[in-house]
Amino acid sequence: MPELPDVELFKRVGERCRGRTIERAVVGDPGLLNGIAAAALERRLRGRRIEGAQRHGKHLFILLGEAGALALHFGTNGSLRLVAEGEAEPPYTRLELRLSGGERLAYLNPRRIGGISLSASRAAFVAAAKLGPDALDPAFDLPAFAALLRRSKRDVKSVLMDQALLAGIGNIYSDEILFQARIFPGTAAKSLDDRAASRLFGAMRETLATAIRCEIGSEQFLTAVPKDFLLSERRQGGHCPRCGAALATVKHGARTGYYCPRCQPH
DNA sequence: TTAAGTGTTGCTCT
DNA sequence: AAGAGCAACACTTA
Repeated sequence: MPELPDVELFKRVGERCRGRTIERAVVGDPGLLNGIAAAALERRLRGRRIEGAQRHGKHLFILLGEAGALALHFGTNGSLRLVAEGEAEPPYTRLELRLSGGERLAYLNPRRIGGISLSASRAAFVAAAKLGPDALDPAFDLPAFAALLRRSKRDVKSVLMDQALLAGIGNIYSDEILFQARIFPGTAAKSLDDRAASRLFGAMRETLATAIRCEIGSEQFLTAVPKDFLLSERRQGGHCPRCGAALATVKHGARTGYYCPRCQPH
């Protein structure tokens, strides 16, 4: 579930910690650490001042000055929470940063898919992980997007979800973007003409920005989902919010994509 | 009660 | 080499 808009909200949580010092770091699950041992990470984090937060695709970076950047990935259902002094530790806390002032920054990850690492910088991490440009990067423009589509032999949904081509979009938002652009998910990417590519690019930008603006990111706030979004109907038995037709599904390996067979024809 | 579904990355297989 | 498919995980729903 944490795709670009969700991680953008986690970034704001991280930003609220700007200026705070990590008095102590506690690794709750060493199995989520990549390339560093628990004791070493705790030692490297301790005493550091949080200087801000950055995002690239689905990855979040907590900036720690000379210590580099703490890189967090949320897998399928991870999250980041600021926990008040005296409040109980949330379930599934896998890393906890105890901050000056008494609050704690808690990285939660029930399913333990995702990871924690320490990198020199966001740029260094992005290069090492071979991530494509962030889907909302202003420098990633329509010509660059259209070139990706033309180059690919795959279907358009796979292209949208490929983090090496563009970073930030997963199963849920690829469905949403294709629905908004009225494009069938199984369409060959290279078969989209300039008009369709432009429509898709606009829908991508618009959908992600709207999701961030509405603070979609938790089921608790589903009321905030715009009425024309596929999201709240995105389930077995769901109906198109635009025309009322029964939604259809398309299998992508083990994952299910939803689309409206009437609004998104082959 | 058991089995399938959920979503992401990284691995294997072709 | 590019692309497809599955394992890993914990929990919910059929």
